[in-house]
Amino acid sequence: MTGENRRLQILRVAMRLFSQRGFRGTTTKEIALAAGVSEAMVFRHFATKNELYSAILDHKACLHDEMDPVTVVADAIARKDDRAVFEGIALHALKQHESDPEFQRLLLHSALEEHELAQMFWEKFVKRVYHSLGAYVRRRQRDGAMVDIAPALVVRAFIGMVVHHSLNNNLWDRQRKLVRISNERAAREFANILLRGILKEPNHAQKKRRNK
Amino acid sequence: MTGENRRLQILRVAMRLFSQRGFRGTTTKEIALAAGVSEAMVFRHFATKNELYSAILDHKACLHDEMDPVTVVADAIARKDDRAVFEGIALHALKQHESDPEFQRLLLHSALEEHELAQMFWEKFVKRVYHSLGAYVRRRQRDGAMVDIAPALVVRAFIGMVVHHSLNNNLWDRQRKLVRISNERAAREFANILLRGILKEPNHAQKKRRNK
DNA sequence: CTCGATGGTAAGTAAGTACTTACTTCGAGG
DNA sequence: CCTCGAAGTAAGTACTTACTTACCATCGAG
Repeated sequence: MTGENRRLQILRVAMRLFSQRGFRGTTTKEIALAAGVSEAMVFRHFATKNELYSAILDHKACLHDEMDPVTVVADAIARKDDRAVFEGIALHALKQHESDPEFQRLLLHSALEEHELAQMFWEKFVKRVYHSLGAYVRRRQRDGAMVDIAPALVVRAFIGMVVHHSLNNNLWDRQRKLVRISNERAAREFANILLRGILKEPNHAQKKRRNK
Repeated sequence: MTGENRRLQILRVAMRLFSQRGFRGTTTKEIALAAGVSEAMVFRHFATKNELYSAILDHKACLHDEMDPVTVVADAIARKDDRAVFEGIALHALKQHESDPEFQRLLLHSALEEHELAQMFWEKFVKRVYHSLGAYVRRRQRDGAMVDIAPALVVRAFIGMVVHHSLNNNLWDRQRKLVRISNERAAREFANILLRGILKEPNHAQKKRRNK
């Protein structure tokens, strides 16, 4: 097998193991075994275990780098279609988390270990989302379309619903015993809750935004 | 120092270290050093490192055991005071998380390591909350006071806001760079968002529930 | 046919790591 | 004053872990 391929293979194997058992909980021997090579090969491609970890994080990070989820709904933002904005962001995030649960686990591990990835992710991703989505909320508040709540809190509440749902699906309730629902419906319902609240008010124009 | 006291001291020290660095990331030597005793003393009180971990989890678990947060707002539930119910639960949880951030970290560690605590917590605590709070939502829906959304989803959305907020405060944004807000206000705003949504509707009876 | 680059390994080593053993110190009760 | 048990320790042991060294094999270019 060619060097570059072997390198990638080791990387993928290590990724899986690290996300399952954490950095400290995974030995280089296990990685080598799972990759079907000797331990020395691991160290030929990655000088230290730390470097291997960094390479993984770089690899993951660059995948998740360019995606500001807010750009995904750029047109909805331009149209000021609140429902499409929030539903779009939620669906995008839920799909992301579902297709790559390893990333969430790696992120949690690194946050708990206070590894630099956690801070990097925070700086490059979370901050950006709060900033751009918060700005949108502020704009809609100035339009008089949204009530006057600190925009960052709105973002936190919404991201909270979505991320917590994914966290439950990936970490605690993988069999979906408590909540079993498609990503599409979850995104729609979360957006519903955020945008309308759950109290049924008699004069509440329930479907107003939908026919825009 | 008496045996029982030393035992508790070692337990507390280990608790702190485990929550900071995880189970695997903490050595028995470090625990002994931090407790100011020799390693052998640790093993006199706890036969194995695993037993020490279990003892901690038991200790934590029994603290968090009796508290069904729904009982905290039992009177509000009886009065059908939705705002008091959700705000009370949120405030209770936020305070809990703030006063004992170690527990959240331990829980996350054990969830990632798929330790039994995670499942125990799930069974004894999370399930109960979903069950009793979900039942309340269902009752209010039958009263015609809440729109028809799967109650479990409502619970997940709300718990999501609260837990995610605490997770941010304890794990990612300890300096509160993104959202700096008192527990009281956070609880109120989250309850607001859940109960009313953020879209300002002209005929929306904004303060209806408050003057009950 | 050779030779060096490339992909690979077996067998280390030094520093941990959980856990043990054999010993000391000390204060209360007979 | 002596004894005995509980609190405490220094110095291990057996094993694991990250990382190294010295070596093998194959294959395509000259």
